[in-house]
Amino acid sequence: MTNQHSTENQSIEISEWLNHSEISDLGPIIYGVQVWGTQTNEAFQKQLLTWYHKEKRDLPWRQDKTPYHIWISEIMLQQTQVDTVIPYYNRFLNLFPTIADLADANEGKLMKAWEGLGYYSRVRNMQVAANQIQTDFGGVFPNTYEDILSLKGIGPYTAGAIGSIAFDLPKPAIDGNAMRVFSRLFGISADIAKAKNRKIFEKIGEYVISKDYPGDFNQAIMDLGSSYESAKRPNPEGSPVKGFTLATLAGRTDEFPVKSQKKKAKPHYYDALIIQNTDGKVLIKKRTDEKLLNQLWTVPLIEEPKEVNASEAVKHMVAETKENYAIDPIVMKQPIGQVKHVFSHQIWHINVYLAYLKSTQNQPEEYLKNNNQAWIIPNRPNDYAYPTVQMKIWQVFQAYLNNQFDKDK
DNA sequence: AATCCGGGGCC
DNA sequence: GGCCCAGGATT
Repeated sequence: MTNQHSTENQSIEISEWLNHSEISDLGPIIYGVQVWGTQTNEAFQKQLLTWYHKEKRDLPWRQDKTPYHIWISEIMLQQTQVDTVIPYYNRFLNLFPTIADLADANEGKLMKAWEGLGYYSRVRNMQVAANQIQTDFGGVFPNTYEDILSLKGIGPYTAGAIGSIAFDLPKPAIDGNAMRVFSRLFGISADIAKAKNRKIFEKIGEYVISKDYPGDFNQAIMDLGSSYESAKRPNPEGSPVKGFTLATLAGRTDEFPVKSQKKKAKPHYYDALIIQNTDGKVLIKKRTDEKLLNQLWTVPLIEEPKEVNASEAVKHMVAETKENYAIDPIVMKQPIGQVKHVFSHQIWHINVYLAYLKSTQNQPEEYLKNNNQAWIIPNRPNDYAYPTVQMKIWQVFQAYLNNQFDKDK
């Protein structure tokens, strides 16, 4: 097989190769290395980088190569789309301009900066890592792959991304994007949902990456994966490296990558209780020692083992508020609305109830502080970080208030 | 090796 | 309703 792939003859040969391709654990990486020999490899890099330098996306974290900036962007971009990240990235950098600022940041302020972005352990791990940098690396972001990998919250993908972009280390950055692209480039049929198969793509990445411009190479793969080689609507025929994309040359783009499906989310049932005191303030509580939405604030949420009727729910909520909130509210007999919230592994079905205190029952300041509780003025911005599911509960409450107002007119 | 951890966009 | 997204930590 030659280095050229653009004729129809070759497509047949490539198709044949796809059926017999195998991956070696230790390299030289790909069985069909004669297809992607050194010569072809350099031609591929040149074609990819030329396209990237002409067409690359203009993104805030591409304005400079400050390791701290690259780091923030890479953590935010984990499982999160570019358009979602951009406003968070700019705000975060203004709030915490340096690694030292992040290390010393107040935790509540940190969570507020991440509010709504999801996977909240990311930002807590970043603060741990910021302190690692202060104590273990003299306040300077480490510049070797192993040291970068040693930081909390940084795995093989992120270490490769930061190392290549900020320090020109020739390490691949293998995420779902890169696996899809490499799968199509080489016709790799290994299931990209299986953890063990990631190392196959790391080997390929180490082999094909430009040693002169590793950061640009990795980012070019990312841009390619978000455009011509996207998961949803790829346009492989227009790809700047179509001539190197074996799956496409064989007319089999849609067979790659292979990805097994994940199991579906389980339903959970909750009562949400909006309790107003005589000042019109509402009780919220910080989730502590929780795995899900830890350190975030919500109104009292009471989980039911299964779907229950309103009278059972009210009974349960009254017992709960006595036990864990030291108050005795009057709960309305019917919910004012419903919220459905989907996580990757759980689906929450929530009935939202309203309640009032008979008289001033506000707990002492000392009690509120010790139990991570607070009374807030509803629908007014504050410093408490809410998860999105709480924002949905606030919306139900606001809709109820608007409805009442209309009735009174 | 599988499961847990968020949220939004798209079909 | 399911899939996808610049994944890592935990078990």
